[in-house]
Amino acid sequence: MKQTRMTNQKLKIMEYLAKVKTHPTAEDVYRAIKKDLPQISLATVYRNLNLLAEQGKILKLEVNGEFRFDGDLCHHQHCVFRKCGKIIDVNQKEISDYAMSKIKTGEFKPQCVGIIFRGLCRNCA
Amino acid sequence: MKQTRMTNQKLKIMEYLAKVKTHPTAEDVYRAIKKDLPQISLATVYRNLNLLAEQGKILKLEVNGEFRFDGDLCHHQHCVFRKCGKIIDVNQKEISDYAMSKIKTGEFKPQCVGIIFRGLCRNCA
DNA sequence: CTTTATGCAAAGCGTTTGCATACTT
DNA sequence: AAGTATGCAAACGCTTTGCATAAAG
Repeated sequence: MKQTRMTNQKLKIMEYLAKVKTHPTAEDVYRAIKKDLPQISLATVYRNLNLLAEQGKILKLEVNGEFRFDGDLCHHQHCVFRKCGKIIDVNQKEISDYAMSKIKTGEFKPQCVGIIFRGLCRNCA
Repeated sequence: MKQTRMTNQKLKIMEYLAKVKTHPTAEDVYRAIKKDLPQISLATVYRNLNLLAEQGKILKLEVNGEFRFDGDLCHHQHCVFRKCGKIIDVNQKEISDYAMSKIKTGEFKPQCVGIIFRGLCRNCA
C-alpha cells in the first residue's frame, strides 16, 4: 500500500470525527476544522476523508445524495429521518451479525453490511 | 396527494423497470427507452423516476455516488461488488424481517430497512 | 378547457483533479 | 533530498429546474 504521512490537517480531521456523534458531510467537517486551521481547503478535507475511508479508519455512508462520514467503526446501524434528514446511530450488533451470518453467498463474498432504517420520529408521523 | 397523469414516457419507464433485473441508473433507463421513444429527454426520466419512487412504486437506491432504481418492491437486500461495482439482489426476507423486528425505537418510528452487503466475488478476492 | 407532463438548455451542487508550492520523513 | 500532501481554482458528473409547448383528463 502507498505510504501516507501524518499532517496536521489529517490529524484534526480524525480527532473531529472521533469526538463527534453526528454524521457530518465533508462540508461539515471542513467548517468545523476551519476554526482551528483557517487555511485548510475543502479539497484536502475530501482527500483525507476518502483516504481514511479506504484505509478503513472511518466509515463513508451515503444518504440523500451526499456522502457522510462516521468515526465509529463498531458495527452499528443508522436511522434516517425522512422529514428532517437527521441520522442517528443504532447499536444493535446482533442485527448486523444476523445479516452476516444468514446471507447465502454464491460467488459473492460479503465483507460488511450497511443497514439503514428509514422512518419518522413519532412527532412528525 | 397531487394528481398524476399517465403518459407514454412514464409507462415505458415502469415497464422497463418491471422487466429488468439490473439496477439501472437514470441514464441507463434513458438509453434503454430511447430506442422506443427516441424523443424522450433525460429530464423526463429523472422526473418520473423520482415521482415513482415517492409514490412507492419503485425503489431508489444510492450506490457509489449515484442513484439506482429497482422495480422490485419485495423486501430484498443488495450485494455491491467492491471491484466491479456490480449489484445483485438477495432474496432473504428473513434478514430484513429480523432487523425490523429487533430494532429498538425511541422517538424513531422505522418504516423500512435498506440492507447492503459489500464485498468481492471469489475470483476477485 | 384546465392543468400536468415534456423537451430543451442551463444551472446546481457535491465531489474530484491538475498544478505549483509546502511540508514529512 | 525525495516524494507525499496541500491550497487554489477549474473541471466533472449526476441531478434538478425554468420555461414555453404539448398532451392528458
